[in-house]
Amino acid sequence: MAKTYDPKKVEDKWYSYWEEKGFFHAEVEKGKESFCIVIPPPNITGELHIGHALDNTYQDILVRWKRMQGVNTLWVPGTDHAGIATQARVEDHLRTTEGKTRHDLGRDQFIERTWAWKEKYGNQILYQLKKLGASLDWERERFTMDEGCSRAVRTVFVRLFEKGLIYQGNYNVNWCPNCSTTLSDIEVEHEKEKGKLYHLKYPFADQSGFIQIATTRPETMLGDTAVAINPEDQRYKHLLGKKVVVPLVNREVPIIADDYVDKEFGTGMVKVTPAHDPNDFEIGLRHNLPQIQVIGLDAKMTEEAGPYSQMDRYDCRRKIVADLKELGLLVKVDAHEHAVGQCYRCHTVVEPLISKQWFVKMDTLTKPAIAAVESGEIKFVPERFSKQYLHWMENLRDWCISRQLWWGHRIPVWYCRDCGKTFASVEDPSQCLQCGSNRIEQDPDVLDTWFSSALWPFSVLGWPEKTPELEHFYPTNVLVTGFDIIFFWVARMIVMGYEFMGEKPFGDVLIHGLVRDAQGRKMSKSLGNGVDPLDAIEEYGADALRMNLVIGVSPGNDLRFVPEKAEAYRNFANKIWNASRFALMHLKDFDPEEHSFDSLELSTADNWILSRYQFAAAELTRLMERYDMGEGARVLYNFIWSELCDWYLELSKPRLYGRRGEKARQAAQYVLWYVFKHTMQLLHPYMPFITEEIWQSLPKHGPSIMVAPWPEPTEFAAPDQERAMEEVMAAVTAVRAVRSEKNVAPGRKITAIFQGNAEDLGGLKANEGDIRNLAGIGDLTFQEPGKKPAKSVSTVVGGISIFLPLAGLVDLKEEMQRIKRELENAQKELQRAEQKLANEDFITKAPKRVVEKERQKREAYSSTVKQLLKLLQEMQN
RNA sequence: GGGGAUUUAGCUCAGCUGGUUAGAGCGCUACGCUCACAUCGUAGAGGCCGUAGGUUCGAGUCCUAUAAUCCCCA
Repeated sequence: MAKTYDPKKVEDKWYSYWEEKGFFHAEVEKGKESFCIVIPPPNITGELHIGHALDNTYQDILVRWKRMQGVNTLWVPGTDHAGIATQARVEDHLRTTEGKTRHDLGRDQFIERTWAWKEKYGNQILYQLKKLGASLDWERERFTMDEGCSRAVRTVFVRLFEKGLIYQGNYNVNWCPNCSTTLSDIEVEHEKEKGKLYHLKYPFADQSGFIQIATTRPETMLGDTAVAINPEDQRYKHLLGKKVVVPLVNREVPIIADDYVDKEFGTGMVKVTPAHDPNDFEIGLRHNLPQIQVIGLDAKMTEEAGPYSQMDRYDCRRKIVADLKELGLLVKVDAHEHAVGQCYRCHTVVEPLISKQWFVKMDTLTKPAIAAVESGEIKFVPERFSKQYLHWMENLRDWCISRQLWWGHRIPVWYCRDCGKTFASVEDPSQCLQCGSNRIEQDPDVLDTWFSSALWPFSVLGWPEKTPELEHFYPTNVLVTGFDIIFFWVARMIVMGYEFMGEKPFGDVLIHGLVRDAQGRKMSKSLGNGVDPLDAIEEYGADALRMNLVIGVSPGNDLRFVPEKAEAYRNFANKIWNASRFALMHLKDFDPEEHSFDSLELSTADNWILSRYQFAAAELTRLMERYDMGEGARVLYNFIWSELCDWYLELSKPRLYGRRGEKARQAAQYVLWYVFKHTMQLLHPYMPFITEEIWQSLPKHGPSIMVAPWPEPTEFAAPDQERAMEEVMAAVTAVRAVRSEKNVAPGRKITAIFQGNAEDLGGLKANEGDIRNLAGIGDLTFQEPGKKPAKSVSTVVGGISIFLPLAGLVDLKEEMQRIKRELENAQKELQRAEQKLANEDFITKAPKRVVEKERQKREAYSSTVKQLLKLLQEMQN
């Protein structure tokens, strides 16, 4: 075995082994408890980034843990067709390689090309997850546009359509001029921008003067159809009903009153452009105002804009401002910060436009989805995210689902050119449902990508068919995702789950944060600060990367990717590797079948490590159950490094080397084997590769650690032996500290005298050999309390005084100072305990356990203080 | 404008239902290649737990206010 752990030698080997053996695959096992996770499907355009690694590590930990518990566990892989992003990518590709646009190819051919592109690149991202160790059931891989998912989409559409919950209407929607499609409200990001507030003069129609209005978008004035004031505004009330003339287009428009107008904003008078502002649109509906579209789909001014027609919207703004200035109608321009809507894909400023689109009516659909989270039927972890969810759900507007794209699920609606009927159908119809005419046309638009992902938890399990998978694995158990798609995805899955399955899609939603770079910045392509998980795996190993991503991270919080931390867990893997080299070396001739705990004589150290192991197992299981994988990892790390390696392996050496007889050796072997094997099993969900490699080498193993049983914590406890061991460790540490301070060469055996009463010395005497071995003591004497041996260095642990005769190294003054320091510390602690115990309220109100602990502390420190004082006195004489 | 998060050792972070002598990794100091491991070991230095109040026998942990940084929504 190599001295250093090399992940590359084992990772691919075990992954293929697992896959070949079919350990990732789950069949429905009726009557058995099930556990199911559906993967958040990565976009086919995406590249695997560190965020995917984080998300999938969490899922893999949960899935591996449940599988080991013997639960019927399924983790479903898949990808998302990502409408806008994929179409843009393929169009780009087309332009750069062939100099063509999608229109040159035509719809059918373009879609064909996109499928080809998807086949070539689309699944790579999923397969990259294999490198991470993700135990996905590859036999069940899905795609949001595969046959089954497409059928689910159509079925959902048709049912909602027939229920009247999907409708078509002319409304003010968000239009991205760059992507050439509408967007739903959440696909628009509001970025604060330093803009300008223009104060303009509009003359009265009767030429009796001017009013002043304030606007951030003067170019839209060409489409103004009213000026509005607040009905409560005393300053302007008398103007109601009067008419003003919109400059440049010379249109007469009325002055109206509407509650929407904020008296405090600008001049308290606003222009109303129903065609280009969502709020103005609403005002327009209330007052029956005409809608005049002056900006087109290409973000250029339309014919309606008269002389400004064909100008870009921003050029037009500048021109209009200049023209108004010339006319003396520009009063002033103030600096003004306001939120500007941008497309979440390309960050182009979105243009509000009136357009005929398809919508999902949300108000009735959201009711069960809101109730589910309010009642705790669905739980967010951490809980705080449920507040965000509820707030959003309760203020939801109807969902615009049509997109002017070619790549996606085409809206299953047909229009009859003869009778004018509009109808939806799951199957492609050949004739009109109403009049039988074959002159029918399908709606050209496709659905919002998120429409199909909303169905993911049941569409991947076979819906609308009533499959055994659906019956058995739905509702799924937990959804693991980042906080950034709670609204886009999580909320909509909950809505659709209740509507179509009559049940929640998942019980828990585990939310994690973002992986940032070492400086805490968001990783981005433009900054070039992204960490490629495949590089990280190459450099540190998959197990180390996984640990790095989850350990010491509290749920829901962001974390930074710091190379030093990755190194730390590579080192951890190496530590485990070397501990196993040690273990295997001593287990060569060992067969666990020949022994049992009952037949062996266990030492204090054995009992101690077994007890510590049980504690770690119990802690870990408890933490996993609350999705606290970060703390769980820490528990394992500390147990393995600080207890198992630092102490137990050292303590077991003399016995394993046979220095304490064959019986002692066998006991040590058995405990080493038992603890090591089970610890590997506990660690397996976190570090699947190295644990499998080691586990396979240990005596008496099954086909794979993946399917080994999860070690259930037992009631094993040995509190007395644990305490005895702690005393041994404290004594060893105390002696080592003195040695270190006095620069005693590590190899040099020293003489030591332990003084104390029989009770205090008992546990130490019983483990004399271990103390001598670990503290480098040759000659060790136990004595009744007595005089300080001459020319010795001393220290006190609990009720024991330890003397190390170190001729030539003893400086009396220095010694006294050290003892004084120890004394001060002990006195401080003693005082603290005494104060607490002197407090009546503490005795009566604090739990017994706490009071008892405080009493023990007082005893220990008071005896330490006594010893130290005695020492000091002797030194002074 | 509304909501939320963060603030703990030089750096990056844990600390679960209030009871620890406040922890880890990295970095730092000293010593050590002792037969699992120098990707290591042993010992050590380093923290008025953002600030001010409050609740409590007891607060890093709960409440109120406040500052700074960040996120979401409008």
